[in-house]
Amino acid sequence: MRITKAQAQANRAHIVETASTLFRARGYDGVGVAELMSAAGFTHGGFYKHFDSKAALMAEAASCGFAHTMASSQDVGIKDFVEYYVSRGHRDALGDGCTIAALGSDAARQSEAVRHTFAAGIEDMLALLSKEGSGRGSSDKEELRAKVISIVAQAVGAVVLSRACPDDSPLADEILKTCRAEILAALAPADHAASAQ
Amino acid sequence: MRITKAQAQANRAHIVETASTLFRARGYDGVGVAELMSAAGFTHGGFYKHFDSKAALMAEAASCGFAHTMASSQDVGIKDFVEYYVSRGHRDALGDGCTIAALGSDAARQSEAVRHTFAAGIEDMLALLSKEGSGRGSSDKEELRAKVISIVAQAVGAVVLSRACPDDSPLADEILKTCRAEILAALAPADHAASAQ
DNA sequence: TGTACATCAGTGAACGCGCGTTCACTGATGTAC
DNA sequence: TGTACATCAGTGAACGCGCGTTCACTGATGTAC
Repeated sequence: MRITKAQAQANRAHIVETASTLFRARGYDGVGVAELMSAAGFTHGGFYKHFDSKAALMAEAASCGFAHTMASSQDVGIKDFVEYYVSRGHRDALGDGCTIAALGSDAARQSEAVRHTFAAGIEDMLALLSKEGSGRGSSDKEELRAKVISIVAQAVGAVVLSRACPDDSPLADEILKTCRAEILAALAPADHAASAQ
Repeated sequence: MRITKAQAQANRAHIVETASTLFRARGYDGVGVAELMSAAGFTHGGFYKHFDSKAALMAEAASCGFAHTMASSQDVGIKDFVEYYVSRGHRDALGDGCTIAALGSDAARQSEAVRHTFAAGIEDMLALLSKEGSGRGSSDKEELRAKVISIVAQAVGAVVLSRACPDDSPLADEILKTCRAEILAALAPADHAASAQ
């Protein structure tokens, strides 16, 4: 039954990706090792040939989730990012959406290893969204970072709040619509300031 | 073994309160019925004399959690609320803190009943924080509601993000400090406008 | 290049354990007379 | 007010089940000669 080294590595990556999606959709406790391996196309026994424990996979899956978000947002401006992030489409795409919004409150109860991965993912996200404002003075950079942190917090909060409401609740849509508008409005003058300098 | 009707009712309420705290601290899947009843001072067998299922208790516990937050914030201004909510103290007090911040992403995977309770809790929170701006015109009221939604989203997002980081991570504190300052700064002009009219 | 053997990714049965839930039982409370 | 009985909150053993993890086994790959 032994397969190529390269195949084994690919299989491992596939398991991590499957886990990343399933964890986001159903939570860390909502997906068992057996179901997860089955979804990836394997039997559960081989799991421990790749990972020390389910907890170890959690950290890797989070890392994978962040990498995906980063990769697909690489050449997207902060305005486009907000318009996608704070939208009904993202709200409804639990398994394919942002890891922080999907597993944020769960992460708070996980090991330091998992939370370290989350902190790194948040930092990456802040760096990505700060790219547009690069080449400023040092005090401007502080201001920019503060603005970006504030925007990310509101965006994450909006999606978490909206998802906590029933799917057909008017409040679910109102929260998204309102926060999207508020963030974009706060962004507009910053844009002008950036292009004016 | 039968006890007074009043005692039974008090016991039931005590179970719900215990559940509310434990669920916030460790998540819905992180607390079993047996452990929960034991923490409340009973054996697990009696659970189903009070509740149809664990899922039914989740909704009641959420409702209880929101009621607590409402009660303790009844006569607090929005500024004081933000200063408490977006603070290290609240971040570290998982079991005693806000239900939305502690169980927001979990709620997204729960039944419509639980999410309905969350939506009602969010509406109550918005109403409470809008009290200061009452007695305005209808267009002002819409603006106020938008502002309050935006603030709540950012406050919830800040606590969720901060808790997802390791306890000793600098980012955990930076997020709280930055968002608290941003919200309070955005609040200041609104206060002036309110007192000017 | 060909042969012999060690490696190890993947299989599937089995482990102990805790889960949510059910049930026969207890005995003080609540009720009917 | 006193007696007889029904009620039912709480007990603790038991249920089937799925969990995370372990293990002996398979057989193609990787390696040494």
